[in-house]
Amino acid sequence: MPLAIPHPDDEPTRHRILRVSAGLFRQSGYPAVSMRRIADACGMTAGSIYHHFPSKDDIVAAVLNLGTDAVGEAVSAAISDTTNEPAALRIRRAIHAHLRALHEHSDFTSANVRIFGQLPDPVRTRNLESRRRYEKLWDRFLSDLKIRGGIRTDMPVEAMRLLLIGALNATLEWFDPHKGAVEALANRYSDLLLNGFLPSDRVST
Amino acid sequence: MPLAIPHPDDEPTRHRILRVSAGLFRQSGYPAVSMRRIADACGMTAGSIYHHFPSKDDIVAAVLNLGTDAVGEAVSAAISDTTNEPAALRIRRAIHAHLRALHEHSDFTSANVRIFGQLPDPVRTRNLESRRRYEKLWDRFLSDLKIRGGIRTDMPVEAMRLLLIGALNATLEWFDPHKGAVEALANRYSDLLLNGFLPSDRVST
Amino acid sequence: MPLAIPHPDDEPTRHRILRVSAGLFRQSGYPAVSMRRIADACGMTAGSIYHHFPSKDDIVAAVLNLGTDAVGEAVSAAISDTTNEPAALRIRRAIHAHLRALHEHSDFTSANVRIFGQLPDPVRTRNLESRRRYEKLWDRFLSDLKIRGGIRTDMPVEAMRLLLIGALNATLEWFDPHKGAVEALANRYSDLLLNGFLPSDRVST
Amino acid sequence: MPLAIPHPDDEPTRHRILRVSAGLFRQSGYPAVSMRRIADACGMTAGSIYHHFPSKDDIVAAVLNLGTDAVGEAVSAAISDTTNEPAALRIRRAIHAHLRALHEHSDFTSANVRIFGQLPDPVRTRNLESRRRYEKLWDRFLSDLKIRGGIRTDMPVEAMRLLLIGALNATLEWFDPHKGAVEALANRYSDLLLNGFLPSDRVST
DNA sequence: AATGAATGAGAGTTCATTCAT
DNA sequence: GATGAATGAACTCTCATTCAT
Repeated sequence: MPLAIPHPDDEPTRHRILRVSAGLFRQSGYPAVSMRRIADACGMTAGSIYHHFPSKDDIVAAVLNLGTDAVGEAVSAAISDTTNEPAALRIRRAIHAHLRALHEHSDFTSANVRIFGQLPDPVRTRNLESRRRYEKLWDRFLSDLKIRGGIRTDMPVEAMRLLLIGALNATLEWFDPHKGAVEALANRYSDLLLNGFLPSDRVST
Repeated sequence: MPLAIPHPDDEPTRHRILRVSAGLFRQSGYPAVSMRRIADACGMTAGSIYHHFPSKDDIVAAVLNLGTDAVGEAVSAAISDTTNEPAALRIRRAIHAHLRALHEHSDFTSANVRIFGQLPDPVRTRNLESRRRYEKLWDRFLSDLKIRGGIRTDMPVEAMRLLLIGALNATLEWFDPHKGAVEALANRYSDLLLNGFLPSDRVST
Repeated sequence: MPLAIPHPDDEPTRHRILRVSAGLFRQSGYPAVSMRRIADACGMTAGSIYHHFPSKDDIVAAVLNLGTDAVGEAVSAAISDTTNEPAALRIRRAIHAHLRALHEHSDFTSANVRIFGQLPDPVRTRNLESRRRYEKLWDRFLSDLKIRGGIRTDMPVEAMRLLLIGALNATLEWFDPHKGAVEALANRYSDLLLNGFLPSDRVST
Repeated sequence: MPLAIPHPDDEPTRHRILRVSAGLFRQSGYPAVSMRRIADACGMTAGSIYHHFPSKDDIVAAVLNLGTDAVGEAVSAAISDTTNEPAALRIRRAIHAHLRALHEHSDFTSANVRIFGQLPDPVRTRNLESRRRYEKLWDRFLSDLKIRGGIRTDMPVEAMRLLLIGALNATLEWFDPHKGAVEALANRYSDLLLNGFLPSDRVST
């Protein structure tokens, strides 16, 4: 179940601030987005925002957590009740879900990836728990596939997870969902990550 | 041949500023590094820097380009005169070179990856040419391998390059060269990228 | 008879605001106490206070006047019906009453002394009448003692009053009623003010 | 020797900022004086001040310490080399020095007394050492007089010092050196403090 | 009576940049 | 080449106050 972001009509101010902030953060990065810019984009004044959030960092923290949780829920939903499917298909489902959440779902997920590296430590810390939760989701998933013989067993799941998520998130820097289709992207990435760069009849030593 | 960074003794001020800036950018990100911080770290005053660079953006641009060029030269050197080696080995060489440049070689490379997403558009633009050059290096390399049958032919080289560089650069967010060895990291990533996540006796449909 | 501050149970909101404000003013000073802090301490919102007072300055003015009047009434009560007592004893009574009002009686008195110097002129002005009244109380008292020969006649009562009240009020900056007894303080100060610093057998020229 | 405050002509900016700030603090109190107000009064912009002082609190702290030290030095100079004089005369000298420093010498001393009660704790703390030094100056002075039999022995010196300094400082709230003469004020206060309020032929019990 | 959202001014502070010396 | 003083705009955040509900 995706995050319940209300309709703009009767959307509470608090949610509007978060939604608008996420968009701005995604577009311009954390330090380039001032409280005034957020306020302007919300149709209010900078001071008014402080009736809804005690500080800019609290806005950022909320955006981050909503983003991480959204991806986590998307991927979790995509692979639940699929235990009988082949490993390759299940991984494809997870990759598709992650990329969809990143590029289609909302600004929250993409803002998360974009600005995390720009944040001061205290704000980062507030997102770590949610991040760890998502990492564990993948680690458990990959471990399960390993046990069933669905993926290679000579590689720690952490390494696979780090490469995979790193590669997927990096698409944010160039992929434009308006021009290309997320599905096509996800198919290609799945294929490359599952089967590797080498031709199918060879195995590298 | 790596970039010729002079020894600190007779190093021209201009180079010192760039070297110090790269280190700071890598560590703290673009907006957190003020001209005064750079000046302090260089043992001079903020005003003096303007005798060497017309603006902060010019420093950033120079750092970016030096970084991109450094990786380019490292990878280029690693795969030149290897045309007779097997494809897998050549890709391994390229991946190792890229990761070494990122984690060991100099602050320029890593600063580049770290801060690129935080920059205002005009500065980004000034690094695009250099980036394109590096991308073309990979695309030519991969195309060559493709023609020789060294890598799969059912995938555009751009997709492979984007996934590969994206995955490699993402290691900057977690990999600590003090604790682990870059070589081990490069070996694992090479193996995973070349052969994929699936067991070696299967091929995903 | 002290000011009739009602019991918290059926205390009108107006009085609660004043009482709470006085406590905060005493503790933190005038500018450090915001309307929101007052409101929080009263269990209401900042906006609600404006149903009882038109502005922050009106609250301050009310607190000031209640404070000045409280000391005035305390001292007045202490010296009424004592016309037959010795001058020294009567002054002691007045000093005791003033110090008690300052340190024990209520926050109004001490808040008054504490914040008066921090206030913008218009607010100060609104307390002047009440201050003048208290000054006249002392001046009449001292004049009366003078006529009766109870205190020295070579000194204007204004000078004596200014020194005395100044010295007493200054105790607010260091005296802690929890650690010492107000009575002991009052005794010492009375003794010093009445007899001076010189040994009792000498008179300074 | 009084504090060396340079002439306005070639006065260093740092000193000008302190002098101007002291005047404003004295007049309006600590919170009512903003950095912009100081800057305006100095003929510069708010940002420029930060080239001379790292924060507003540092300005305040400097003003406070200059003020306390100025009084201390004035009093210290007034009573040095007077050990052979009568106690009453020596106390008169000290009182005169204190009041002169307060009302004539400079804005620093008066600002000190005026704003100390309005300051946040950290700033207060930075002035405590200097204050303690001044208190000890008086305590040693009074103790010495006590030993020589110059002042009464039935009262702790701390009590006498607190009453005395409190009374003297309180004159800042009403005394206007333009209209009255500091000397006359000092004479009256000395007389009252030395001999007390009671007629010279009586001693209160 | 009371609330909660909103405002606009202003707080202290930082920053890239300029320029006379 | 280098400095130190200065600038002006922007930053996050606080505050007294207003007002529809």
